[in-house]
Amino acid sequence: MSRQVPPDIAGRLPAALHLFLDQGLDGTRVDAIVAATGIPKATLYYHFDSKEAIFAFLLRELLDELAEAVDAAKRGRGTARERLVAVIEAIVGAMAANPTSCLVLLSNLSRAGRMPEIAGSVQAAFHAPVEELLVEGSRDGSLRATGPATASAVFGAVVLVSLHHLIMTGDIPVRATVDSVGSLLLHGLATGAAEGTDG
Amino acid sequence: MSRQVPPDIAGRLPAALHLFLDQGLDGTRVDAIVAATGIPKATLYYHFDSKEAIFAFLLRELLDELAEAVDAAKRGRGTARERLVAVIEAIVGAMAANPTSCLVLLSNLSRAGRMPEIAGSVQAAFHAPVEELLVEGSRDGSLRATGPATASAVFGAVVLVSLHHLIMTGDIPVRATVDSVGSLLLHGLATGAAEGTDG
DNA sequence: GCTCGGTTTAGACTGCCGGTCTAACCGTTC
DNA sequence: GAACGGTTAGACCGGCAGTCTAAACCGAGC
Repeated sequence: MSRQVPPDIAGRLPAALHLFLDQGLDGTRVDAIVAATGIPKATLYYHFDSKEAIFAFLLRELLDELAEAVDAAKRGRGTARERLVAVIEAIVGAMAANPTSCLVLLSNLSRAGRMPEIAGSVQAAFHAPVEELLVEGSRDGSLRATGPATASAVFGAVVLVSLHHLIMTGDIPVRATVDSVGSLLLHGLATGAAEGTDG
Repeated sequence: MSRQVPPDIAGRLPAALHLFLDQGLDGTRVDAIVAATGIPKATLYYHFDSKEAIFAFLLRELLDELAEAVDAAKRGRGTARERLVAVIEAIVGAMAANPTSCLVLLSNLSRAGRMPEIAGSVQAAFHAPVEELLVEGSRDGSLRATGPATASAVFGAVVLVSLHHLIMTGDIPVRATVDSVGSLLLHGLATGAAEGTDG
């Protein structure tokens, strides 16, 4: 299919996001999407192959926007360390700006991960840039050298903190979140006190 | 229903885990569970209300085991900081010991989150202990004082790193993983170099 | 104002699959 | 041997994703 989705359809689709959020992709009936968006079923299936394609379309928009913001932050000036903080800010900022889509994405990551197109975008938008910055940082001396798995840790910390705020209060205090997760990731939790088991 | 599941049934059910892993809960057909476990459909529905209940049963076993390991680590001796590392080790160790169940849990977190029983267990097994240790740590001076969202960051970092290893190589090098994520969380990524924007 | 392409739509229909129901069957206990 | 809890096959039901048909609709070009 991959026909181009006309603007008025694309504009109405986001009304279905909260359905996906509440019921998940499989739990959301197509009739409910019809009711929520006002787009008749036959029209929906004229433009999309499946319910899943509708879902993917909505996430694509988010991921494209996000990838761009992250990429811009990554290509900015400053040390790798400074740009890493900028990337974190871009991620948190994007989540704050699109809370519903982000919640849908994250709370359906499993399902999304099984859609190659989406999985690839997530990888490209989140992991790859962070991983590259970590490598750069160990070259320019602004960050400790670490293995590739560390990018996952950074990703996990940033995303879960944002998710925590979204779930608890419904919105993300961007400044405070970036400061606290940034300082956690850069300086850690330890005080000057007794050294323990740490490699 | 909540009848008690007889041992031979319980023993055969894990054979369905890889189905849930590959196809997700909704994507797994009951007939496939029947084929994988050798338990006839009627018997399955004699013991369980639904496919979802089977799924929940499998995760329960994992979560109970995990909650116990984490709790033991948390109640050990030493500073809060040392016990935090022990808790991280318990989590990583449990994931390494039950890779399939863990993958199923994490890659269906969305779905699991909509099952109150499971969501509660995850909260109790992971978040609560970490959160408490962070508070203790700021009291005994072994950890910096941080907000409640920090527990989510720790959780995210630990779980995503483990997940990374599981997906990449199929198993988790426990020692190395605990060391690297432990040192990330305790000491951070920063080198002594140029101080940037960090609260 | 007619035709022609793409778009929109209603509504009936198909097929898959989760879950139910029935009724038989089996082993144990009293 | 009657009663009971568990086990099983197989027919069945209902809900829902996705298809099909065929009729409008609508703008562009002549």
